[in-house]
Amino acid sequence: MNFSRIILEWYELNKRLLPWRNTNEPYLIWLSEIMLQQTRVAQGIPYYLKFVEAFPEVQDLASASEEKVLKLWQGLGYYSRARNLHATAKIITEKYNGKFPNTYKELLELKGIGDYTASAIASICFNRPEAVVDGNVYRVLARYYGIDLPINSSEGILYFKELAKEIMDTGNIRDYNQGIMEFGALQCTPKNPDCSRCPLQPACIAYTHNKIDVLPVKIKKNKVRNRYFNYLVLLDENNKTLLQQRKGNGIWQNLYEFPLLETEQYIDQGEVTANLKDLVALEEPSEIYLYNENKIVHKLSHQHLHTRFWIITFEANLENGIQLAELHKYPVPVLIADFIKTFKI
DNA sequence: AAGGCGGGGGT
DNA sequence: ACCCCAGCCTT
Repeated sequence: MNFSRIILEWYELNKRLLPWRNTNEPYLIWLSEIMLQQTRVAQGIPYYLKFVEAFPEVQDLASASEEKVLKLWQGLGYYSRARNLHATAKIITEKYNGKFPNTYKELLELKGIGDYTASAIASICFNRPEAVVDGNVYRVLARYYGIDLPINSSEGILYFKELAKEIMDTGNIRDYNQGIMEFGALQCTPKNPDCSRCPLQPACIAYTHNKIDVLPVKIKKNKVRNRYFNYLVLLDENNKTLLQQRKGNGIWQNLYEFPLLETEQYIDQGEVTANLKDLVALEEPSEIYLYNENKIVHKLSHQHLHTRFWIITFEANLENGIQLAELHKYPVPVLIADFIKTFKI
């Protein structure tokens, strides 16, 4: 039996029932695909359900505020996905009359849709013969065919895409594409795959050559940057505080946070006080203290954020201040959300 | 071609 | 700690 036939049979027996598995509607498939980029299915599901409820159709998403979209996305990470999602919803609504284009090429033009997502939507929704190559597919193909070309090199990306095209089953592209990904997620797992009960085992090069644990090959370049964040949690006489929206490049674009003093190392209370005037145009707090006695190190893929929250009270009234009870309405990074959850005056 | 971009879960 | 996750965009 050939590769694609085995995948299809395995998929029929082992596929999970997922919220987007009972539809081919482009809006719903698109939404799920964007959410699942670099994200585990289990993490994405609750977000998918929230979005479908809040925005049943693409027009609902298009007419929402970016702030509302980001708020619903809060905690899922890679927030450019949410911003691009919103922008593309507007394009679909206004330029495409609410209907997604049905070719790989046109889909690829949309913001946040790259090679993988364009192929996924074109095949799943429109039965187009396009090959999907995600992290699962790289792993399955690298092992089954014994390919040690780095999956994240330019050469590797082209090679695996071509290979995927050659072996795909165009007769049932919908199930085949979802099947090979599901196979990678559940059977051909990154660590400790159970090869003893794998239907591809007899012809798997990695298995027969004992190279399961070295394939796929990936060039790694994980350098962690240490940053030191001092968040100024201002409190005025009416228990109002200040939030700012992050702008420009970098992490958490368009999300909110407390006024931030970033430094090269940990700093003490005196240094925080000295910077108050420049940062928030305020001086002489009536009280200032470090909120978190224990170290907070918020870890992103490439950054460790050594964070201190300073509580700073004033006998004054903050213009543009926000009541503490209103903080939960703003889209914030998990680091800030965790603080708000535990913060008691 | 390389780097940046989150957060969570598994080992 | 390190790796990976239904990747994409910018430089």
